[in-house]
Amino acid sequence: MTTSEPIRILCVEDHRIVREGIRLLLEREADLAVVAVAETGEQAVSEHRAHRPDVTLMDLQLPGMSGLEAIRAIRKDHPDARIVVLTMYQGDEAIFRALEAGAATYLLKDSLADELIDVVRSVHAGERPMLPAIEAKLSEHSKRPRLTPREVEVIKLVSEGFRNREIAAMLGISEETAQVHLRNIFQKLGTRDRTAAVQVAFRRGILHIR
Amino acid sequence: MTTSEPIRILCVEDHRIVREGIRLLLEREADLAVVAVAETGEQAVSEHRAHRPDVTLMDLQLPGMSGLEAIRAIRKDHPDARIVVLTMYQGDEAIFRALEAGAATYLLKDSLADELIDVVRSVHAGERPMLPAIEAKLSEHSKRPRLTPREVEVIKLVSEGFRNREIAAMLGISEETAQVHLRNIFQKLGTRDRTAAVQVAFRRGILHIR
DNA sequence: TGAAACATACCGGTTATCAGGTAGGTCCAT
DNA sequence: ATGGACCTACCTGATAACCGGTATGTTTCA
Repeated sequence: MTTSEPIRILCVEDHRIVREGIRLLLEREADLAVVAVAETGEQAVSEHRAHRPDVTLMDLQLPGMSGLEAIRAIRKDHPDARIVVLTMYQGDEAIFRALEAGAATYLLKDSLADELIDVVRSVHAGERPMLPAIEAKLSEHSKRPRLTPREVEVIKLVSEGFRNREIAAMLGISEETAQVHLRNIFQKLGTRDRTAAVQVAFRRGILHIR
Repeated sequence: MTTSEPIRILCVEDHRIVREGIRLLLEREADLAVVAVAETGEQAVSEHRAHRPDVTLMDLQLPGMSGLEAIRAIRKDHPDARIVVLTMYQGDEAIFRALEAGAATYLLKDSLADELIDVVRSVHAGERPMLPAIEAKLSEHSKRPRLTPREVEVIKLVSEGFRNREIAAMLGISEETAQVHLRNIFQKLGTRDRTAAVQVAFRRGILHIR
């Protein structure tokens, strides 16, 4: 490794201890430099604009604007932005959506530090390296029926404890239509009732905590 | 700080990147040394037995045996073990249970690195430092009605999508009794139905993900 | 331009859930 | 030993949820 310019990294992560730790991990490497950090989606977008990092490390679970939305916003500004998702979420839908939004690859926080470092370098080099575990979840995902946008809205409201009648009113549709959506959701998620459906939706990354 | 023996730390955290980062954070301090790590509750107990660390940093969300159970097991072996919980969970019930189980204090992962370091030092010195945010959640907790052990069992099964009849069969009680428990749960959690109750239970740390 | 996916709506029938009440037994601690 | 908590059980009635089916309009895309 010659002493050319280091890879400039933006680290987006809301938990300060974790963020500081990741920064230390990366900066042990001579060719990596964390040039900016952000702890919300909004900050991520503005820091990206301000610093134009070579690689962005992005957590998905952020207060306010989510990591997913931040990815979309950044890629809209800079379609060639190289973003690595680094998160705990292992749901197949979360992975799919992140990649669909333009992330170069997806890493779980229980990866090895060396895997993270390798991935940052190869994403910087223009590759889209995919760990086998993630690849497996993606192929799982492609075999499953996806919820439609409307169905996602419905299951979200269900997860907040609203009744069918209330959901219908909020979406401006009839109660029976809300029921139809819910029935289709059950069928797709393989559950018999709303409570189980909500749990599956969280596990698969269709819904997100908080 | 004289160059006496450093504070010996056991770091329990299942996400390897986070664990490695925390280790680097701590080891920047001359008086702190991570002498062992663990990524499951079982490992935590055996590493604690093997190394007898001065301070244990414990995540709550672990595969297999939970951090909470690990705290209990460790404190049973070594009633004077000094354990600092370091987690994302901010639910009042999670905090209460951890302290009840014998944790010296409770830290969120979005604390400052310096806060973590200070806390480790003062816990090692025998103190039980409590951050204001945690204190506040605890006083909130004391004002709320707690679920009984049986009610926790019931809401757990509800969260897994079981019907009242199934829950009753699993617990060896009548369906009507299961309904009574559920009614009391609704009342205590301030909800009208099971789906909302499950969400509140997760948010408050009465139930845990997965 | 025709199929497919999506969102909408209604119906009839069954089952589950929720609400309110009463009450007996155990165990623990004041 | 008496009150309190907890767990248990049953009853009635009202409401919400679930199941299966049919059907229409729109959009999208091959």
